[in-house]
Amino acid sequence: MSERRLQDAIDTLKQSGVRITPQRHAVLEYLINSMTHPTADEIYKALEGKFPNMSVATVYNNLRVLKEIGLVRELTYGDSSSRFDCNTSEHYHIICNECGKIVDFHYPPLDEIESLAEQVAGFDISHHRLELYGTCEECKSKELQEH
Amino acid sequence: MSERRLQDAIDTLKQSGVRITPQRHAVLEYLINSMTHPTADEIYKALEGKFPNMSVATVYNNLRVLKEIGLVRELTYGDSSSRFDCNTSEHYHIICNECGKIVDFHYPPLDEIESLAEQVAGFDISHHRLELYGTCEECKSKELQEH
DNA sequence: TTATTAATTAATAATCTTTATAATTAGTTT
DNA sequence: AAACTAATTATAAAGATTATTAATTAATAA
Repeated sequence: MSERRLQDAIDTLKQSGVRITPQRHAVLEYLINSMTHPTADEIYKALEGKFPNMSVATVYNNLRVLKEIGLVRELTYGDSSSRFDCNTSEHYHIICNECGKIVDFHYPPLDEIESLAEQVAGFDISHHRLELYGTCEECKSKELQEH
Repeated sequence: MSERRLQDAIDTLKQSGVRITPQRHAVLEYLINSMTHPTADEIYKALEGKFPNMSVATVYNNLRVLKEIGLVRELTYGDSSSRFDCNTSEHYHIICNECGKIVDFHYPPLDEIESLAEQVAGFDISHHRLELYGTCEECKSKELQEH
């Protein structure tokens, strides 16, 4: 099934006139198969085996290109480095305050809020982001054990 | 009116047993009077006149302390540096894609989403963040002029 | 298939934000 | 006033990201 998604993404790349290099293909493939919203460095480390002399800059370059086309989203939280997410279907994120885990959360898009904001602030709203923060089940039980 | 808010914030500091140093006072005052959600560097530059030998680290230190007490919130977007916001009343933000301007947006908190997320993902949700992105009125008219 | 061209890569340096460290200073308590 | 604690300063260090440049490569046309 992620085969299908990968193929679709590659078609989008072709349509946008972006070259499909082995490195770019690998970054995209890794992102599609990954459920963990990895950082640039995690992607780099994961692909080191296949591409021993790939540069970190290449990972950043490709993430930027993929972002520009709209295939990838960048997520920034309080911590130092950005995380990247394949932009397949609209969804939100729940993030654990303790361990940093990110879980996808599907919920109907908040269209009414967008249109209200347009009226109130005079903006043309293009999109929004929503994240929920809390403690995941694992971390909750860990805390229980400690006390 | 921001006099009142400043006084309240200082009372909170006192209750938390945190020293009110001139630098800390200045950072807090600047944040309360500022409507622009400044970066650490902007705060630093703004206070350079009053405190010619204040260190950037002091600004970061104080922002961290104020955050820990809950007086200040840190906002991270795609761009390089964090922005800081006085945590007075619950509100959301609308951000201009073109010029980066941040506007406060008041809307009833999304409590139902939080409780759904708790059920679905098994998290204890502590809070959430929501931001809307778009083009502000000024940037819209600028674009019109250019075409 | 070869040639062409523009995009991409690798390697490295540079930049920028943030954090850590150590010495000094200021404030508070005894 | 002396002792103690916390805060500040200055600086170094870390870490993430961007910029630069020369060499390479993918896509396209001849």
